Amino acid sequence: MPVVKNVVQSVNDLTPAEQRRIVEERWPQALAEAVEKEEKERALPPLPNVEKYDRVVTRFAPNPDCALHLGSARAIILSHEYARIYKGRFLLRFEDTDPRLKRSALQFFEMIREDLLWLGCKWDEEYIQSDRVQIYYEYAERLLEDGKAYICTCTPEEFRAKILLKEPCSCRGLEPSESLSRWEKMLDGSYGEGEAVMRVKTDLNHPNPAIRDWPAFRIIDTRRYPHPRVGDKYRVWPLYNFASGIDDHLLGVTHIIRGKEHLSNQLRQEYLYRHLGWEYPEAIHYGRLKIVGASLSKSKILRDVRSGLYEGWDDPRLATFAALRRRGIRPEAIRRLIIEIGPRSADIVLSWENLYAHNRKVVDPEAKRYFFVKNPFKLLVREVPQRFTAEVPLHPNRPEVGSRRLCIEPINGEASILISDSDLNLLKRGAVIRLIGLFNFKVESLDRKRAIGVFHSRPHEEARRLGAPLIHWIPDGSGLPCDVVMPDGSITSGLVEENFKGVHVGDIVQFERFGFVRVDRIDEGFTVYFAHK
RNA sequence: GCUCCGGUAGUAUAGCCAGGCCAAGUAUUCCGGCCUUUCGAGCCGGAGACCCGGGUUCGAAUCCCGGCCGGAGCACCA
Repeated sequence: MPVVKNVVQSVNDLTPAEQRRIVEERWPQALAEAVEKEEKERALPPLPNVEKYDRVVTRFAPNPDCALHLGSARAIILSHEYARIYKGRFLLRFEDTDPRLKRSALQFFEMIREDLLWLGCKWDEEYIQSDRVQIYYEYAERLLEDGKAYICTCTPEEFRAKILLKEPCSCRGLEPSESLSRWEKMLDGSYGEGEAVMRVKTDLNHPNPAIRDWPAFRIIDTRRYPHPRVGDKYRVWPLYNFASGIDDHLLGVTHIIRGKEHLSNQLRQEYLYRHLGWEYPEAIHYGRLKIVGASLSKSKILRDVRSGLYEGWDDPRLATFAALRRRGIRPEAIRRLIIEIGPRSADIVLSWENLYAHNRKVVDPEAKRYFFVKNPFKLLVREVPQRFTAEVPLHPNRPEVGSRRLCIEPINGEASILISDSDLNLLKRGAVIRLIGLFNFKVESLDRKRAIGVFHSRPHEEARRLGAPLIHWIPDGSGLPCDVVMPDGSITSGLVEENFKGVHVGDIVQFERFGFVRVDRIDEGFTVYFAHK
C-alpha cells in the first residue's frame, strides 16, 4: 500500500502542533471525541444485587500474621472501591483466631493499618476477632442447643474415615444436653488440646467431603501458645468459617470480596447461615494473582524475613506494600492496576511492567530530573575554548519548576568530565557526542583509564544535525556519592550531581537515562531505591 | 484421586449471561517514525490473541458435548 505509506509519511513529517492545527481546522469533532475518550477511566463491573440492601458493606479481613503484599491488594482495593462507589461502608476486621499455627503478632496489626492508609483505603469501622470470642461462644451454644452442631471427640483420622463413607461419627447423634456438657468440658479444661472439636452439621452426602460436618471450634493450649492480645484468656477458639461467617452477618457485610480459595468456604458457611436463619451475603471470588519473580506466599515471606534472607519487610526483592512503597511505587499506581484487573476469577500472572507503566504515569509529571553517573569514568576534552555553564531544566515539560546548573572550568583548554561507564560503548573514535546542556565533542581515544576527546561545537542544533548521541555527565571533582538499591537487592554506585542536595527523603526523582528512584537515606552520601525505567 | 473454578496478543483486560454491529476493542510491551538538549513524557504508524476437536445454527469468542491445559479446595489454617 504505497499510497497509505506516503500519506502516513507526509503526516509524520509535520510537527504535532501542525498536525493538531490541521485537524482542528478540518475535523474539529474528532478532537472533542479524543478528549472524551481520555477522561473515561476503566470502570469496575457493577456489584450483584445491590438493590437488595440498604447500603453496601464490604470488608477486608486479614490475619495479622504477616506483612501485607500485592496478593492482598485486590481484596483491599476492590472492597474499598466498591464501598466508595456505592457510598457504603468499608470494614477492617482482624482475624486473629489462631494463636498457634498462624499466630498473629502485634506489629502486624499496626503495619496493616499503615498499609491501608497508605493505599488510600480508610476503613469506617474496625473489629478484632480476639475481642469477640464471647460472641462466638453464644452462637456456638445456640447451635448446640438446637442440635445443629455437636462436640466431636473422634480423632481426625477416625472422623475422616467415617465422613468419607458418608457416615456419621458416633458423636453426631448425641443429645443436645450431652453436647452442651461436652462443650463445658472444652471450656473448663477437662479436654486437652486436640481432644474435642465442635462441628457444624451439614449434609453428609455432600459431593465434596470437605464440606461435611466441618469443624467450628478447637482447643488451643494458650498457656503454651498465648494469644498476643488476650494471652490465655480463652482456650477454645473458633475456626475461620465460624468466626468469619458469624461476623459477616453480625456486622452487616453485604458483599464479600475474597480469593477463590474461599469458594468452598462459602458452601460450608451457607449451612451455618441456614441453621441460624440468616441469608448469605453476595460473594465474589477473584482468581489467584501472581507476579513474575516474586513470592506472594505469606509463609515463605515470613520464613525468609525471619531467617535473615531478606533485610526486612521492605526488602526490595519482596512484593510487600512496605517494599513497594520504599521503591517509589505509588499507591495510586497500585489502585489503577487493581481496578484494571478487576474481580475476574481467572488466575493471572502479572508482569512488573503492568505496575511500572501505571507508576510511570503517576510519577513522571512530578519527578525532578538529575544526572547520576554510574561507575564514573574520566573523559578529558581538549581545546575547550572557555568556561561553560550548562543549564538544564529540572523537569523538561514544566519550565516553571526551574533549572539546575553545572559548570565546567577548563584548565589550559582541557576540561575533565565524568561520564557513566554504560556510555562507553558510544565512544567510538571519531564519533561526535553531546554532553547534555554543555557542548559536543569528538572522540579521539579510549583506553582502560580514560577517554579523550576534542571540543567540537557548542549548539545543540549541531548535535542534532549530526545525529550525535546525547549523554549525561558531571564535572570531574564534583558529584555526591550515591548508592542505588536495585530491585534484586544489588547496589549500583555512582555520583549524582551536586544539585541533588536539595532533595528530601521520600522524593521520587528521575536519574536521566537511568530510571526513576526514590530517595531513601541522606547522610554522607545518598541511598536511593530504584523503581523502574 | 475426589470436589469445584477457569482458559481472548508477551502481560493485563473488554466482549461471553441475552449468537450477527468482532475479518475481536483497550492498556502495556516490542518495532518504525515525529517531537524533545534523557534511552522519560507526548504524538503518529505497525506487529501481536478467541486452548483443541466435534455439534447446534444461515451465522459461534459467545450456546452444547468431549478433550487438553492451568488453578483452588480436600486442616482441630486464614
